Amino acid sequence: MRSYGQYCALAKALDVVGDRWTLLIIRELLLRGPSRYTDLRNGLPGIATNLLADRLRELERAEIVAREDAPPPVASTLFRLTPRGEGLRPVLDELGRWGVPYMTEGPAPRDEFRSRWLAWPAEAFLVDGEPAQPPVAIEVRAGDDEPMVIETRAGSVESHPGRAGHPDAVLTGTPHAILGLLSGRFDLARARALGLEYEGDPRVLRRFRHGAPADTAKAAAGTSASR
Amino acid sequence: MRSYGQYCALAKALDVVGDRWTLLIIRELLLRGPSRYTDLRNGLPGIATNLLADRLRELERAEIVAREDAPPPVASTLFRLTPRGEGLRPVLDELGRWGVPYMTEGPAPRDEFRSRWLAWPAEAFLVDGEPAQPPVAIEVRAGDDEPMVIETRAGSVESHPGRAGHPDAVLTGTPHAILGLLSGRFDLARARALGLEYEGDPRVLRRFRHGAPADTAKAAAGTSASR
DNA sequence: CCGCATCCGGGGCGATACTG
DNA sequence: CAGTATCGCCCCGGATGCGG
Repeated sequence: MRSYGQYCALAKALDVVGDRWTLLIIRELLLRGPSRYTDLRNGLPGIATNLLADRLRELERAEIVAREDAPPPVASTLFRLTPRGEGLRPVLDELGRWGVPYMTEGPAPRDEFRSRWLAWPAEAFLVDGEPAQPPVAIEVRAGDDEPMVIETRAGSVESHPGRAGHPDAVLTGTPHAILGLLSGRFDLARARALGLEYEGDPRVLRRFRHGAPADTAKAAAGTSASR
Repeated sequence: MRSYGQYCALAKALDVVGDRWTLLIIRELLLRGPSRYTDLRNGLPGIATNLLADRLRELERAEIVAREDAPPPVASTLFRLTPRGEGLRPVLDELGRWGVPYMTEGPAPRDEFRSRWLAWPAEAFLVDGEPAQPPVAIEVRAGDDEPMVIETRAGSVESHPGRAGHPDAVLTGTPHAILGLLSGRFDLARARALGLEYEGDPRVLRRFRHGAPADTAKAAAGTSASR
């Protein structure tokens, strides 16, 4: 991207990650860990393939992304974030938090959705409301044939793709209904009215509460400037 | 801007503020408060005037910026941030913090600089290292004829344009030397070797230390999603 | 199939000139 | 002072091709 030509930390940051699609590519790499080109493309509906290749090259030059050749069993190229790239997590957290109000009305007519995107709000915004109780796991099916597991883990909430062995609850429905229910904007009755199917004990939902975001990453991100 | 078409809070946020120059316009409004068009243009060297007008219109539609006609004495149009726009402060804080390493090598050959940009790193990254002592004020002259005052205030650090009545120290030099000295990367000898002139008691510098950023704005920014 | 490269049309952006 | 008008360019989007 063309530089803003301003001696300002914000402008310098935008010189590097201000291009279109760049921060969304970082999002995918944060959500998925080391990823193949094709998987990135799949998690970024709407991106042109040449643009993805261009951005990955630029991010590699900026030492935000590293390319590694996976070991023989897979024998494919993997893209992963460097520590500098991981340092963008607090930026995406804050920007995503600011964008939450734009989600409450539900998706626009042509909006795409990927279940993996649920992992970010779950881990960034939810905490285990009853840490002393045994852990629970819920399975979420949001329509793209890739179920997600959201579970309490030592007081916090974690999420990963896949099926749960013995889920305490299973949620099936639109992203809008699922997000509304988990965020506490909808109660179960309201979510059901929006088409959500809920199997399991409703009390499981009480385990997932809003909490202060995990700020541990923030303190670590400011170290490079202190001598 | 063209929408990413993804039902994801981060993508929705970038739909609104992801355009080129937009976040830098927010920076200026955060630094200056309500501003006239010409002052914004001056704080954004390199922007095309039609782009500034376009962005201000879009930001007004998005209810991030409000336009108000100033009272008779000035009789000019003012642009100011709405609460929604103010909510972007944590985003800029994190992005700027991430961009700090790109500042340590000094400005690029054609980089522009404005003294007001010093206010952000001063207030976001510095704290008063000796809050029990009487307050101090330093005056900084970074070459654009608009001196800044940086002072301790009840344990924290504040900054505003103008001259100090009785400054405890006066710093004159390049932005690179001043930033390096205040951030602790350079000691006074090193900063002087880079051309910085320092008048006053060097011990005043010890009052300005790195500290945890003021996180009060963060807690307030996440309220709209909790019922 | 994976990881791109090439080509092309359209629009966002940059620079300058001009105006109420 | 606060913009609008104009014009060229390059970034972006979409499609297709292609070597490993």
